[in-house]
Amino acid sequence: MAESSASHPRVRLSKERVLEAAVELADSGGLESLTMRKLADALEAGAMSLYHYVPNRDALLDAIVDLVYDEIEVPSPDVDWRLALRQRAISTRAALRRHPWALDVMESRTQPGMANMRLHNAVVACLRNAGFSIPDAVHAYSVQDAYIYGFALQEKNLPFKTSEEAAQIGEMMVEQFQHLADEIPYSFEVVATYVAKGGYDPTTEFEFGLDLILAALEEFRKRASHRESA
Amino acid sequence: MAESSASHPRVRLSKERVLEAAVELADSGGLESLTMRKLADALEAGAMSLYHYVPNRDALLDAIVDLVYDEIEVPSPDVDWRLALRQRAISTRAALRRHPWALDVMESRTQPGMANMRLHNAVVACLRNAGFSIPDAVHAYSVQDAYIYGFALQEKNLPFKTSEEAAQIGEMMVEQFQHLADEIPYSFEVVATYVAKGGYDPTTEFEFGLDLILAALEEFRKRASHRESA
DNA sequence: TACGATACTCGTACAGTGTACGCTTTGTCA
DNA sequence: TGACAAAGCGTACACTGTACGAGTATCGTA
Repeated sequence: MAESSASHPRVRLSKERVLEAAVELADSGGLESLTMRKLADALEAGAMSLYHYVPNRDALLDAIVDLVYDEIEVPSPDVDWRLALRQRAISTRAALRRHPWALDVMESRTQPGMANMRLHNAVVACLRNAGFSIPDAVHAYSVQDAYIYGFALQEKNLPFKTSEEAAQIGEMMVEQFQHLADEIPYSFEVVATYVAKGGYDPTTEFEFGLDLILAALEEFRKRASHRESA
Repeated sequence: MAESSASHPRVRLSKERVLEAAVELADSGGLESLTMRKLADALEAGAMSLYHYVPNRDALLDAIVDLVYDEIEVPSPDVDWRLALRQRAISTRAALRRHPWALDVMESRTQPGMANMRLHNAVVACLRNAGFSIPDAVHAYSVQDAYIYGFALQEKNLPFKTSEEAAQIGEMMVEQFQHLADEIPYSFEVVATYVAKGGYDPTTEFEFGLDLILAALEEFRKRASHRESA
């Protein structure tokens, strides 16, 4: 009975446990709820104990961001490059939906982690093996990443996660912004006749853009290899 | 003589002055250097005086983000939609390069400002007038914005701004990551043979992806209008 | 000119943050 | 058992946003 009280930490601390708890805390309450003291509380430890496993808060953030990168499926070199990269894009979006705070941290990161670098390497490998030249591989990589992270950024700020929720919020927005219907008629029309009717689905939206870009890159690749063989 | 001392604020405070100073502070030192006390110091005022012009720090951030939106060229309805939207994309990137902190704030914003909404409206107008249906206009809008903001996000984190700086940093990275050459050969190759040689230019990169997407959207639009007339 | 109201300015205080410093406890091996 | 390192953490400090309320300047009206 008294044994089960929290007078002493039941389990030894460890870097893994610290990072894991940090991710959980950030997942549930956002980045601003991930303070050293709250993290220590969650681990039933003193705040300063954390500094035996992590040099400072910034390094902690870098570390948990790399854990998120580690959740992303590395593209397989054995299938068509479009399929492989489509899958890693979807996997990236999924990871960022699970851990929306990760995007904020990426902006202020200092050193890329190992999982991050491994993923980057695998994507470039995929493109190079598909026949992209080095400059073209960089171009192709850049468009895709910009799109994926940009979409995640927008999605993170949406007040809804599904098309049903979107419809609900859309209806509320129509009422709230009624007085602006004349000033921003096109935006208003989109919300009133499309979003509020359940037309907006984040996943559909994401895959539309993704497939548009992948198809355009495939066209580009074909043209480039023709030029080369001429 | 004594008149010119700072014992009293020389100019009255005003919302405009507060916001302007806030933008300057964030531009020069990043978001974390934009504290209420430092902002007040810059204005030679007491910290609490600011709260007569802005309800709290969050609202201040919302307000200066809308100032950034206001710097973005609204797409002209009088030219080809691709040209108009290309220009607004370039203008958006330029604004975000001038004010890199704006991206961070957009993530935590609460209410969209007027400049933001006007821009949104103008872009949708552009697409609708070019013949995009409402769902297609939303798709087209979504891809472009995701790309633009995603690119800006990546660019903000790069430790360089031009291809010359990129080459310098690239050389340093080659040395620093020599020990990883076997583990991430493809990434390493890109840095060693491309970035370090001055091949990477952010503007070229941005416009490659932008034009790829705009061309793909134009193809999409054509196909959609064919289907419609059939 | 005088008065009352209103707008503006800000000093103080408080709760919360990251973390430097140094002490105490625990674990390990000779 | 003694010695030493690793792990844990209490206290303190500088810095944050901002609530509260007291001051001052300005202005409209009588």
